[in-house]
Order: sequence, then structure tokens, then C-alpha cells
Amino acid sequence: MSPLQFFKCMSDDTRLKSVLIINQLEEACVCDLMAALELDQPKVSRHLAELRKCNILQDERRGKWVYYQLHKQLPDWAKEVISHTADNNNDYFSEALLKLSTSKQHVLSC
Amino acid sequence: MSPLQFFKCMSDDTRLKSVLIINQLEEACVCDLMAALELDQPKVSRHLAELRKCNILQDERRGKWVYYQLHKQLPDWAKEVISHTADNNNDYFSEALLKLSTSKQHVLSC
DNA sequence: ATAATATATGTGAAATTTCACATGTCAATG
DNA sequence: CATTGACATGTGAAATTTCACATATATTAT
Repeated sequence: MSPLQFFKCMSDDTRLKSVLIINQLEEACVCDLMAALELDQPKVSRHLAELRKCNILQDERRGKWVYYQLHKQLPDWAKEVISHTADNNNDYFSEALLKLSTSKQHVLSC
Repeated sequence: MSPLQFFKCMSDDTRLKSVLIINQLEEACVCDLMAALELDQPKVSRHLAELRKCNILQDERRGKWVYYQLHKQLPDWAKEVISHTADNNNDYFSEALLKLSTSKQHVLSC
């Protein structure tokens, strides 16, 4: 993966937050991200598809749900860019994490 | 600077290569980058202006030339993302560095 | 003051990205 | 096997980004 492709893929609010959330939680399904980001399903799916296509994320279906995690073959430098960005920008996605965890407390959660 | 703004600014071929080159050389003027990237002057200037506006680069005029370097107040995480990307993606911008150094040998250079 | 060199920016067109809405697919359930 | 829930994708419009070309500004040299 070229650094340009990597940066392009990370340069959208929905995709960047999704990657940072997944980096922190190890994995997340589409409905988790819908709750965290308060976005409709096609929008989340579309952005996850882009992250899949450039091999930043990999997906795994388990029953009705599809779980996303950082791609196993993501180059180390890219993994470190992601974790470094996450560690130093908590404000940017902490609200999304909060929304996810409160939604998990309700029975509505996926 | 938000991580989103940072990634957006880094997600263009001209801007990303300019930042990686400047990171490696400490500083570069517009004509250096024109030679390295083989692009016309307005295009290089325009992209450098964007990098200035989001505080990734700072400029300094010395005589007829304007020299760019990484912004002194660029957050450490961003500096490390840049150097980490540079260290692990030499192929991506080594050709540009070569073009710059060969152009410097000719009298035409700025 | 004029010319020449280096750099910046105004402007509208072209290319790219993002979006919303509809529809399609896949797996579990009754 | 029809239905439901979770997710993916086709499609054209809207928004954003990038571009080329012209022009403006700043500094130095004549």
C-alpha cells in the first residue's frame, strides 16, 4: 500500500473515526459504528468498503453480523501511525466511543 | 490541528511528497520542489499554501526565495507520523529527491 | 524607474469525492 | 419457504478538490 493511498483513505471524518475506534476496540461491527457515529447504515458501509479495498481493514462475517478489524497485513508503519494518532487525539473520537458504550446499555443495540 | 485536517492535507501526491522531502532536507524553496516534482510553479505554490494554512509548514523569505520547513509548532504526534512515513516509504519519494539533486548540479538551478 | 526573477493568488472549468435513496444479498428464524 | 434483520451496492446529484491559465506581488539587478 502506498502512503498516498493510506493518507487518502484516512482523510475523511467517518473513515478516520472508524479506524481509530476499531483500533481501540480491536473490532467493531457496522451497527456499532452506526451507533458511535450516529450515521445511517449505507453511509457507514460505504466508507468501510473503501477501507477494505485499500487493505486498512478486514472484515469477517459471524452470523448476521460483519465484524471489522485492522487488516492483519497492514504494514507496521501504518499501524503505528494509526495508534500514534489515536493516542494523541482522544478528544477527536472519545465522544463517539461514549455514544457507542451508552447504546450498548440499551436493549436496542444490535 | 485536528487529525482530520492533518490527514486531509497529507492526502495529495504533491503535498505528501513535498512534506516528506522537506522533512528529509530540513528546508526547501519552491523552485527546489518544482525541480524535484517536475511541476509548474503555480501548482507547487498552491499546495504549499495549503500546507501553510493548516500549519504543517511554515515559510520564511530570504531574498528572492521563500523557504519552507516543518512548522515549529507542529504537534509531536504529527511530526512523528511524518518521519515514520518517510522512514518506511523511501521508494515513494526517492526519485523526487534524485531529480532535485541532479538539477542542483546544473547551473539552471534556482 | 525598469526589467527580471521568484513566488502567490484570482478564476472558472474539470475531475474527484461524498451523499441520499433505492434496491440487492446473505444468514437466521419461524 | 417467506420473513426479518444486518449489511452491501447501484445510481445520479451535490459538494469538494484540483487544475490550468492569467495576473499580481515582492525582491534584486541594471
